[in-house]
Amino acid sequence: MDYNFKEIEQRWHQQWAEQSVYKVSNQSNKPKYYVLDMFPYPSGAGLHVGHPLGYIASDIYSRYKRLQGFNVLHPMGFDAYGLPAEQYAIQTGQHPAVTTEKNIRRYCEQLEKIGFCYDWSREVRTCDPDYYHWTQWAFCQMFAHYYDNHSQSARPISDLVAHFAQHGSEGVDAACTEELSFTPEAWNAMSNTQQQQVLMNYRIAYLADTKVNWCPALGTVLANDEVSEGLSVRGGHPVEQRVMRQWSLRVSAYAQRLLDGLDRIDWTESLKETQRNWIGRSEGAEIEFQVKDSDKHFTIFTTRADTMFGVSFMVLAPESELVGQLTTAGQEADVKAYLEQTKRRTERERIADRQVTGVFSGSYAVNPLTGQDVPIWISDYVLAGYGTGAFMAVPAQDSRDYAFAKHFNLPIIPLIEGCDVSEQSYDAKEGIVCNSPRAELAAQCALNLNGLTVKQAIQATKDYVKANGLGRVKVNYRLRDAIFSRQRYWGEPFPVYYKDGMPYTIPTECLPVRLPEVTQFKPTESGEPPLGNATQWAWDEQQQQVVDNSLIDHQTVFPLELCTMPGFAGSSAYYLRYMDPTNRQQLVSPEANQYWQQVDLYIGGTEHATGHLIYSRFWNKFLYDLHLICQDEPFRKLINQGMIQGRSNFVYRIVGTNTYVSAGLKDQYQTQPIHVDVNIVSNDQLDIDAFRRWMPEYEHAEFILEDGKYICGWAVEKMSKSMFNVVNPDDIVDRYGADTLRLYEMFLGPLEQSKPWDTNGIDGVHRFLRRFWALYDQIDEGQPTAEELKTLHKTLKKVTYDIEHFSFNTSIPAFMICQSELQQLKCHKRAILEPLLIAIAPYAPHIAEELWHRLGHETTICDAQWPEHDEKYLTENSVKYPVQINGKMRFMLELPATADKAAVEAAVLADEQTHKYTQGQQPKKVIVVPGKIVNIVL
RNA sequence: GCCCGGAUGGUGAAAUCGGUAGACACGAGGGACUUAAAAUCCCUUGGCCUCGCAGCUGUGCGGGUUCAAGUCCCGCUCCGGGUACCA
Repeated sequence: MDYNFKEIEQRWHQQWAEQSVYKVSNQSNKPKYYVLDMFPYPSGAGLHVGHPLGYIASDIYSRYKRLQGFNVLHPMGFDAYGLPAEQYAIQTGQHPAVTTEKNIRRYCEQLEKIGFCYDWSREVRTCDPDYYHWTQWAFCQMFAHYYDNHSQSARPISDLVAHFAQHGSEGVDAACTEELSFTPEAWNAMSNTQQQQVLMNYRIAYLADTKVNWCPALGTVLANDEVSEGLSVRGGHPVEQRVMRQWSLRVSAYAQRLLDGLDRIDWTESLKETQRNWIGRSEGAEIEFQVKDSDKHFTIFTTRADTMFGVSFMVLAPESELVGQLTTAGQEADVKAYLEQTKRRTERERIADRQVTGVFSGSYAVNPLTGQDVPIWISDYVLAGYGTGAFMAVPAQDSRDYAFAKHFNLPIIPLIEGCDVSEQSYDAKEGIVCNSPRAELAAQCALNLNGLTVKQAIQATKDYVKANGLGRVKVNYRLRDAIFSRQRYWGEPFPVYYKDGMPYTIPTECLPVRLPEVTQFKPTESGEPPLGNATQWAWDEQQQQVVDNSLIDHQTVFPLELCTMPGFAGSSAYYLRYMDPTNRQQLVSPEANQYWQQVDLYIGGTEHATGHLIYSRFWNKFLYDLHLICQDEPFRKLINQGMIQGRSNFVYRIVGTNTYVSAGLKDQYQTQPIHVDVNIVSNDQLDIDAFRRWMPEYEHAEFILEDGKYICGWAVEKMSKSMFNVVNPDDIVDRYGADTLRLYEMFLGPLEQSKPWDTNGIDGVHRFLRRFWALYDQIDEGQPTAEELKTLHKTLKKVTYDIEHFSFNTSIPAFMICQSELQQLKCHKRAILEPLLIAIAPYAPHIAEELWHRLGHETTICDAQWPEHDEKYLTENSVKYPVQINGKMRFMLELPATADKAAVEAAVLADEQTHKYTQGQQPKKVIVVPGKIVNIVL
């Protein structure tokens, strides 16, 4: 019987669908398990062979868990909003919804072919109004809540309103944009609009003037994680800094909880580390500096409070409000010129050339510890957005301050015993403190740090500063609030309208606010976002519905927000929606959430480490604060699959000719490598006829062969169309079948490792499946022998271990060895082959299902029971002794575990290998460590 | 610069607790079957030396611990990823 994979796979896809084999219920007395893939953005290029890597891994795990008796939720959906569809729309006029729908259908077809066990009845799409209903709803909740630092939780903004009315700002400890101070009388005297302005300072979703990454080419703002080295991640366009009024999410309020939560989840250490760095907690002190001959003062943040005695200048960010206040008349012209100059330099230029630039403000600060004057400078190496936008510079102990001091010839005072600062600063936070204060100042300083370690000195200074009212201990985070507005069409519309210049959210019972139709997808002529082109985009407050723009009167009908939400909005809570995808009343019902709890296993790429995986955790914690969900972390365990890189092939054209020379001979000629489509190359051998047909220019190509073959060169590059190295999984499925593709992708190497796609080994995997198939040709009902049982249970043990540890790559050799051993034993026994079939089912579900039915089963193999291995077939009752002659390790000898010292010694001396090595010499001594080693001394 | 990974044959890799390194697969070479090819099956395949047996050597480099190190410790080199004027 031939292994006709095409027929088998087609038949089972159909059967599985007809019988809803993969449909999952929220009611079950089985324990639950939730396996999730990062849902894809459906791009026009379709899936390439790299996409399914993680999907196959999660599919294997899902099927395994189901066989183990779990009720497994394994859904799939689409992150359907995004830039490419919109840009395509601008170019062609094709509505992004149409393009997206088409791409999704293509993705589904491709996924279907690979045989995943997704419950498609739970599919979500972020662009579906029934889905973004809940994205908008969550936004409304964020608008209606603030973050209370004291209780470390989100609370209704109405609580804050009540507090203001009674106590003013006194006693409020809330995450905010700026610290406000007012009395209850002042609050009560404010107009509604004024009060709204105050509340905006506290809302978790808030509107504020923010310095944003503006990308002129894309016509939109981008989040920090969407920008890399001054260029947009999508498209690589330059990005500049601009101040704009934007929606933001107060992610920074959750910084500490996002950090603490990492200790309670099972993620890789490197991914947690990436998030820790991104959150960037730093403990330090805020210290007040008085401005000399003035009543002005300002605050700086430092992690090196111990270096107060080495401060030789202060630096302000050019954007700081203090610049205007502290610039003296004499320096005004210079400062103005400098500000102009820095404004012109883009972030990219600042990073690229990293020149030392700055200007003196004319003012001096007074060092609170020494009373000495310290000049105040302005420089763009200070970040306005971090700390207070001002700091004290200690050139001896900080390399950036050092470079600045050298450039402007400012004093450098070494503060660590024995450090040499003649060439460079000493940045390490270790050593014994000196010059703190210097001997000549010691009399007038109340604090003396000399002789302390850096750690002790930091603590001593903090204590002193606190006790004397000079400052406070402070923790700063690098994590910024997420900018949430995008000047795009193809995204979730905000459920927001504007009244007296202030935003109000649309009542949640009126959601979703549907994305309006527009005549064109570009920004308007006046530069408004694309939604400015919509004619039906106004809110009637009384009728509670979207109406025509012409009705806007600012009395009862108001304009709606023109921005849309960013890509991460829809992907931040999708895992919750899968639990209860058709619920129209709630994001997720408490019952469904109570049952599924959280994602048990999440598989996806590392590229989301500082984007989606931060936003999702934030979003989840917010919903948790509102008691809407029962887990405060969304993803219990996370595995990062590696990237599949392309393996490009080259032909070598002899320069100036149409002749191509095989890779082994190319050094004899002057050649030029040319990318060739990897799909016409097999095992690095070029299909010459296909090459001639590939492009007209190669029709008359000539070849210089080696051994009658044309061998191509190769290189590992990114998988992309332009390198002609994209491999489509459909082609692999057509040629070898889905089971081969699944097995081969796992066999390629460890899941978490990046590796090039290389079809060179795929035949071996396919051959294995054919031999495996042949095992089931005749079924023998006889009793298995001990040897056969050992082969089976050894394999079951290995495979179970591998799946639990996500080393799917090493399971496949285990199956291969098992198959080969059974073949040698000529074993076709049902008692062996049936459990083996269940064990391979997660990997190769089609072939397993087919053979399962041929074995006479009526129900799907998915509902079989995972065959646990039984140690009793494996127990060796023996111990392996390393045998050494004169201390040199020679061989391993297997002996009964029960053998005592004398028995071991006798057995070793009787062994023929021992004779080989001792060559008949009588041992002087035999040392036996029971259960460990044997050493024969001659 | 800082943080995190990694380095094993011609190739992808395995070695789960420190115990015969290179499982398994690809590729290569040889053979069987065949008019021939494909398919299938069998043998060889880290290096050196050797007719062979055997021996020596070998997991990026240099040291160390141990009866025993790919695995543990110290010091480097190179490669990959993340991040960066974060005070």
